[in-house]
Parts: sequence; structure tokens; C-alpha cells
Amino acid sequence: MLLRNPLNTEDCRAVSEILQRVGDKWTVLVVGKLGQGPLRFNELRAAVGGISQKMLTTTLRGLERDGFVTRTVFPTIPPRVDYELTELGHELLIPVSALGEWARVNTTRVRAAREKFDATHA
Amino acid sequence: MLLRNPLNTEDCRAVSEILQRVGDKWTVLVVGKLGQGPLRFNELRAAVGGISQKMLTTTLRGLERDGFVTRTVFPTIPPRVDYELTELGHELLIPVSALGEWARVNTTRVRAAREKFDATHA
DNA sequence: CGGGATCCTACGGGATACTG
DNA sequence: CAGTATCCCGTAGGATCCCG
Repeated sequence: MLLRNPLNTEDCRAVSEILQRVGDKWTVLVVGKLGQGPLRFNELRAAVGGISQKMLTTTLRGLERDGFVTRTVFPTIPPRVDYELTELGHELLIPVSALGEWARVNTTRVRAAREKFDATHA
Repeated sequence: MLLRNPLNTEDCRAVSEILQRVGDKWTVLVVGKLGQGPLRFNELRAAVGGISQKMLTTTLRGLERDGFVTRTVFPTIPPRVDYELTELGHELLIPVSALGEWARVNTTRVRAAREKFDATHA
């Protein structure tokens, strides 16, 4: 990974934009689950856990719109809908996983800082 | 970068958490600007551009609490306060920049998918 | 089964005015 | 200069009900 000299303003805007896109409550959870293979609506809902069906629908529509996920309808009775990551979705998962690794490694440092701050600013 | 096999649920939660932390409207903009060296409150505000002083304060407090930023007060008149990235803050900037690079490279693909989706679902 | 339509609440975030 | 305090609004997101 080649890092260009400090992020300029336009880049920061782009980062901020994609982070807000991906930084909502459910998106990465959904993408993470789909990273392991296609899932049906309710399978996905169970896999994620705790998500309302409204938010799952909203999240999936957004991901579909941005080209991260495909939606395949089987016109059977009862209906069956599969969701699957696109190539773009899989590629997104790479830097996101990297950030995830960072999060996993540094959670304790952040938590320590937080407790220290809360203690002194009580 | 060593990628572990697909993110498990706890990892996804961690990612989601840090993404929500960093995925608000201003955090990465602020961190990005501070990445190039310490800045005073109003310098930072001008550098970021468009941020209200309430949100700058809120954002900085959060970053300070999590150990990403230090706050140094010079008890002069008028007062002077410097904000500077900590080591942890600089380390955070690495995976965030990677995601930024991804965003920069793939914006067109996302925009294309979005326009296509909007066209067909009109 | 996989949603759409509504209603409701919490909170992010802007504008403005005041202060040490 | 670097904030704090208020007020206000839009939206994210949960709960519930209904439908093909």
C-alpha cells in the first residue's frame, strides 16, 4: 500500500463520505456476514442479530444501490431472495478488514484512554 | 497486511464500533488536518472549513477522550490551546488512509452503480 | 417469506448568544 | 481566543401492523 503524502482536503472529504456511508449501525455487520457467502433475508437477519427488518431492508437497499450487493429474487411460493456480495463489495471488505484488525488490536488502548479521561474529568 | 479468515461476529462488532466512532461528519476531517501537525482551535476550524465551533469542540473532546488527540492549554491572555495527534492517533490514520485510498480509487465505480440503480428503479 | 407503510423517539448537528 | 449554553430541526433507527 503506497501512502501518498498527508491527505489533502478533497481526499479527506472522500474518506469522510465513504466512512459515513459505511459507518452506520449495521452496514459492516451485514457486509461482514455476506463476505462468507450469499444469504437469504431472514438467514442474514439471524446471522447479524439484533437488527430490525426495516433496517436490514434499508441497509441492503443502500448496499445494492452502491453496487456492493446483488439481490436475486426466486419467484417461488413462498418467495426466496438471496443477497450476495459483488466483486466491489469483496474489495471494500479488504480495507474495512484492515481497519477492523486495527480496531481489534487497539481496543484496549482506546478503552484505557477513555477510562483515564473519564476519571480525571469526573 | 495479514488478513485472518472471514471476520467473525465479535470482530464485526468491533469494526462497526470504531467505524461509527470515526464515521461521523467531522472526525476524519479533523484527524486528517491534525495529521500534518498541531493546530490551534481556530486554525483547525479554518483548515477543516464549514464546521461549527460546537461540533469542533464536541469532536475534539471525543478524540481526546479516546486518546487520539492531546489538548494543551497555554494560560496566556488571550488563551491559546493546541491540539495534536497522539501516537495512537497517527496509527489510526494509517488504516483510515488506506480506506481513503480505496474510496478515492473507487468513487467512480460506486457512482456508476448508483446512477444505474436510480435509473432502473425510477 | 420478504418485505412496504406508519408512527414515534433519540440524537447528530447547525445557528445564535454569552463568557473568562 | 476558545470555548459554554440554548434552541431548533432533520434524520437514523426501533416497534408495529399489513400484504402478495
